[in-house]
Amino acid sequence: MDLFQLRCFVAVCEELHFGKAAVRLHMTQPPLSRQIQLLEDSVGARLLERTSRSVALTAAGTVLYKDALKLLKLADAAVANARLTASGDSGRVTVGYTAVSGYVLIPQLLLQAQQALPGIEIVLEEMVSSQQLRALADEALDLAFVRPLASEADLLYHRVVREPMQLALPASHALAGKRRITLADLAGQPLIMYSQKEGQYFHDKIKNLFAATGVQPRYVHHMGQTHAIVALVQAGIGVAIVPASARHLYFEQVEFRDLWRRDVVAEIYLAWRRAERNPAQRRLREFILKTLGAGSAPGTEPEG
Amino acid sequence: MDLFQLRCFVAVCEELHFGKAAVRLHMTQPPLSRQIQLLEDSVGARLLERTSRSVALTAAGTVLYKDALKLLKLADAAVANARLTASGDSGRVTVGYTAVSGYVLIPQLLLQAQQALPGIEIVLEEMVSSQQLRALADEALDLAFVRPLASEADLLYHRVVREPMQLALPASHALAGKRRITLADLAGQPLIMYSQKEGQYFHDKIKNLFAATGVQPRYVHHMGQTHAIVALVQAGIGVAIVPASARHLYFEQVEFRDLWRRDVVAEIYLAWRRAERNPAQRRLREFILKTLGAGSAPGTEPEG
DNA sequence: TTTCCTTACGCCTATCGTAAGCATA
DNA sequence: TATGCTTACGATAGGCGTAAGGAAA
Repeated sequence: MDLFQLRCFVAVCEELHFGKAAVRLHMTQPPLSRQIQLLEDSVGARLLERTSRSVALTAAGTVLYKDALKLLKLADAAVANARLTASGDSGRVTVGYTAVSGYVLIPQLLLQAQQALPGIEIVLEEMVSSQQLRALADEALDLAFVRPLASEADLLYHRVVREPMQLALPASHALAGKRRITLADLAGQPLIMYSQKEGQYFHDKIKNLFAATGVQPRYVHHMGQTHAIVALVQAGIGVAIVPASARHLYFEQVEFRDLWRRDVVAEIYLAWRRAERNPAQRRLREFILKTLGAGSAPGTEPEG
Repeated sequence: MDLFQLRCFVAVCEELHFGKAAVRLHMTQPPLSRQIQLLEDSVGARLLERTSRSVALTAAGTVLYKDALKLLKLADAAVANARLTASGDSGRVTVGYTAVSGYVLIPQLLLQAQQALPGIEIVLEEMVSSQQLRALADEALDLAFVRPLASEADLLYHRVVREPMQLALPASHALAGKRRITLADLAGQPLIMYSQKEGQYFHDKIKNLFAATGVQPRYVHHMGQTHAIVALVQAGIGVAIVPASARHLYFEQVEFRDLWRRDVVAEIYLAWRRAERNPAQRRLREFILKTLGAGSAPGTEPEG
């Protein structure tokens, strides 16, 4: 059995006339008759009862006609689906993001993406940067919004966010009344710190910052994620240095203050495998980079 | 696109090796490669990413593979369905029956048929014989259990039931105490009669019976169906002559008595179109005739 | 050097179209 | 006699298999 034979059969079923069906199929009657005979042979049953004056469906023909319609429809849909997938107009992309980028960046961006690329299903997975990079390598993620960290895998990066880091302190804190706060003011202060493992990027950044300036705060906790740290700040446990977007957490009893240092910035990179095969990923990535503007040049390694 | 190309594609998808897939398809690698290329051309997208060391599905290929599986499965099912239908092992048969044959004959028979021919869906339609014959001609019925009546359509018949007709009389009736009742006893008695139109067969039979014997009962009602007539008998309105199977109606206040005449019989015939095209109808008909035994020889016209 | 997918090429099969056959209204 | 499905037949195109090519490990 053959899709062409089914197309022939459907045409004859609908015309109930070999001549007209042949015209519709852009062929002559004799080969059409032959195709029907071949189909009947392969099915092993007569499908059309024909006299020289009339063509009628047998019971088997009626049953096969219904199935043939489904089959041809499915065949067309299969080709269309494959084409859409190849063009990137359809498909699924799994996107990783860190909790803090989920406050503002991800929701706005992906809302726009869903509208612009309606055929693409975007699956979100929240995890810290190091997990994301591993997941990218394992193909568990197709795109990742990560802090710049070294990775074993062969990845490409593009910076999409660059924001200052700010001091988060309890509204009741002594420094809260001070007009301008500098790093030196933090000497001896209880500072809630990112953990080495889960919050590696911020941990290293803050540690280096204090090492460079010689100021020594008092590290009182080590947490992986920004929202947990700001929650401790609100509880009055200490101050913290966090990316400015942490303001979007809306902790009422927390004040955010500038550090007046242009080099203390937090960055988010979009990362993906160099050997990417999913056209939908390319489409979504191109959309994201276009939407976020030419924030910086692409590179194989983050500046980190 | 072609089912053969899809079969080739599925084989390669599952083996991820052109050589092994070719073996599975009983062909050599080069034409298999060519089939895949043809499929890719007709889809307009690369489906398999191949190097000389590995074969991998692209995103479009993954999507098409799933659809191809469905398609091939549906294609096989379509052929199987058509074959089952052609053989009569599958299909739908619409069967007409008269109310009175529904008391005993139809339930037993069709229960057995359902078990013996599980693939055949039997749709029952209750109507009087004349309606059934018209419905047969219009192809609204495939089989009919009818009283023998002339019909315009080109039908075949086979007698399946031959039962005596009996006198139904109220238990309180004067004749109920009589040991042996003859037709002569019915002279002047109120007799509930079948109507000319709906109960034509019994109407004519009973009318002819009294005309031949010269006995003249008093016709007090004309009803189409046996159960309505026996209900009037139970109410004491009169007596009636009905087929013996009317006993199965279980009216408590009605007695059934033999007429002692072997020529007063009611017959039911199985009827079907001579030019029948539905193999399931043939299967069911053959089962019915076999099950009911060689009750009588088949004929084109009822003995009437 | 081996593996294995692709390209090249000749043979053969299969399908098309034209033409003739044949049954029915 | 006309309509319309089927059979017959020759030309052609497409697909198979064999053999050679080429890229990667």
